[in-house]
Amino acid sequence: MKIGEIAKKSDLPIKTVRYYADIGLVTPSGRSDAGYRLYDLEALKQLIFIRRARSFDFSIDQCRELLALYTNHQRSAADVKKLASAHLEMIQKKQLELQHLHDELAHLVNACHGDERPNCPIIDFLG
Amino acid sequence: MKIGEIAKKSDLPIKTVRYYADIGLVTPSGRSDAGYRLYDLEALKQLIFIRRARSFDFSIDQCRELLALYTNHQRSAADVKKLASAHLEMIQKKQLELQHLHDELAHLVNACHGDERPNCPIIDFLG
DNA sequence: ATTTTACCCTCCAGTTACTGGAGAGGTTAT
DNA sequence: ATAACCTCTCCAGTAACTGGAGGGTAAAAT
Repeated sequence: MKIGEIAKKSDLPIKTVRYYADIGLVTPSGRSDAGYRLYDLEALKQLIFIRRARSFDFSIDQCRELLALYTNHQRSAADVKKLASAHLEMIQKKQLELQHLHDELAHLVNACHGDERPNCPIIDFLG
Repeated sequence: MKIGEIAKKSDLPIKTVRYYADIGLVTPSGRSDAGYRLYDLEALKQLIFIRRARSFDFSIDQCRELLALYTNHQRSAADVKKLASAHLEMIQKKQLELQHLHDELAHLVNACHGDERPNCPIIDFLG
């Protein structure tokens, strides 16, 4: 499989697949005579795995760890759960921050009359 | 005021103040004989304003706009409210995405027994 | 007066995870 | 043969800083 085909099948941009090869995340199994990257089905599985993990906001480094657990059949569910739980905590923390931010800003926006007068509680609060 | 003093007073790292000067966000009023950046009280107000706006997740470009509205006494509350509302919408959108992410991941983490067996629903789902 | 300490400068590189483009070469179809 | 399409490498840019090297300046302590 050349890069265009695996990109389509994994639903990732070609540039991204090339990038993953560059950083050693998913390495092509070889090169053609012309120097084209060649991929096998294992690589395809890994790329799809990574796309899914990324869609869960796992960082590339976390994906690397997850991928190692994914391909290592000796890994225990505990290892995976630990990684995912830590990630979940980070997401929850972000959620709280965002909630706080939202409430404060919503309060200010509500307080602003929003007409042509220059007087504005949002600016007043920030300044 | 030299950069160290205004950094302390605005509660921003020196590096950041220098960076804001570089990108023309808050320019020093002048330079000393030795080439030190010199700031006045107006700059201090602006830096504090920006720090607060940044803490609300406004981007640097949005800060630039807000700052223009802040220093322009002709601006109307409508202009400010418009900017803040758009930002609020983005925050809400992010919140929804994060909520979705959280729910899915939490579901997976709950489903994972997390013991020494290699069988793991998280990996199963991703792979 | 000198030394130490603290401060300031510029420039370069790195962070995250790609993305866009230039310029060149390979492959396929008509 | 030529056009259309694919692939390659390398460079630069994104956002908003942060860290460090190497070197000059100012203020305080001795």
